[in-house]
Amino acid sequence: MQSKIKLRNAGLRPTNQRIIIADLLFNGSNRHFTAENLLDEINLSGNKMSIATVYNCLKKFKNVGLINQVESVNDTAIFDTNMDFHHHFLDEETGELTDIKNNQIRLLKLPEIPKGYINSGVDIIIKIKKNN
Amino acid sequence: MQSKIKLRNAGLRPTNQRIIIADLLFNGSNRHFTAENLLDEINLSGNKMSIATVYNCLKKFKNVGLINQVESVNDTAIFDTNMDFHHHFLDEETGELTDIKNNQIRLLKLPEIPKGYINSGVDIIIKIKKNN
DNA sequence: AATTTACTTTAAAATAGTTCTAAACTACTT
DNA sequence: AAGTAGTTTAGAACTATTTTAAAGTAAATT
Repeated sequence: MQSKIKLRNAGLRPTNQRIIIADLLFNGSNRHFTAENLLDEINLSGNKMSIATVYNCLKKFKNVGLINQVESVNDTAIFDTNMDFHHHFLDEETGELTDIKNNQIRLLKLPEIPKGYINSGVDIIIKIKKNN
Repeated sequence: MQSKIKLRNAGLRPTNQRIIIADLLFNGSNRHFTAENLLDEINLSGNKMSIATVYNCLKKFKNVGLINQVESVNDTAIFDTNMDFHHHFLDEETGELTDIKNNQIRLLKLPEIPKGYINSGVDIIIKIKKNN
C-alpha cells in the first residue's frame, strides 16, 4: 500500500477511491488517458466509482502535481502520468498522443516571461498525419 | 470585396455568410477568438447568423488553411488568424493566449517523425501564471 | 433565362464532456 | 464517542459542438 503514503505526502486524504486510482496509475509505466478510459479500467479491476469522483480525483491529482493534463485540440481532457519534461506527437486524425523522447528534441532560447508571471510549464506538440 | 476572391482562391464557394466572416477576420490584424466571440462580432456588425454556420465556416476555413486552431487545454476551441509560424503563452488561470514573437524562441533539433506520417504543424505552448 | 444539381444555411434537437448539487458517507480530530 | 471537515454519489445541469432535415442559394447545364 504505497499509494496511501504517496497520497498523504501529496497532502491528499487517502480515501478508498483515491487509493484505487493511485494503484492503477502509479504502477511504474506511464500512460495517456481520459477520465472515461480510467473509469473503464477501474471497472475492469472489479471496483466501482462515480464518473464525478474520477473527475474530482484527477483534478486533485493534477493540482498537487501527481499527474499532468496535456495540451491538445481534442474535445476530451487527456492526462499523463509521465511527469518528466517531455513532449508529444499528436495524430491530428485520431487524436492519439505519443511521447517524444527527450533527447529527440531541444528547445533553444526560451522567451522572456511577461512581467508578473512565472513559467508554469512548456508543452511542445508536433502534429502529424498519415502521409498517403 | 477582396474576401470573395480570397474565398474563391481557397476553393470555397463565396456565400454571404462566409464573406461576412472573412471581412471581419482578414482585416489586417491578427487575433485569437472562439466561435462565440466571432458571433458576437458578427451581431455587432449588424449581421445575423446561426452559430452552426459559424462553426461550419470556421471548420472550412481551417481545412483550407485560412486560419489555425490553437492547441489549448481550454474547453473551448480557440482559432487564430495568424498563419505565420509562431507560438503562444497560455495563462493557465484565465485561458488567455498571447503570441510569442518568433525571434524570442528557437527550436533546435526536431524529432524524427514516425514512419508513414508527416509533420503537419508544431505548437509550442508556454504556460504561465500570476506570480503572487 | 429556366432548370437542375450540389452545396450551404438554419433552428432545433442531440450529443459529449464536464461540473454542480445536496444528501449520505468517511477520515481525521478532539 | 462525538464532532467537523472533506469526500463521494447519482442525477441534474451546463457548455461547447455536431447533427438533422428542410429550406435556401450558388454554380453548372440546358
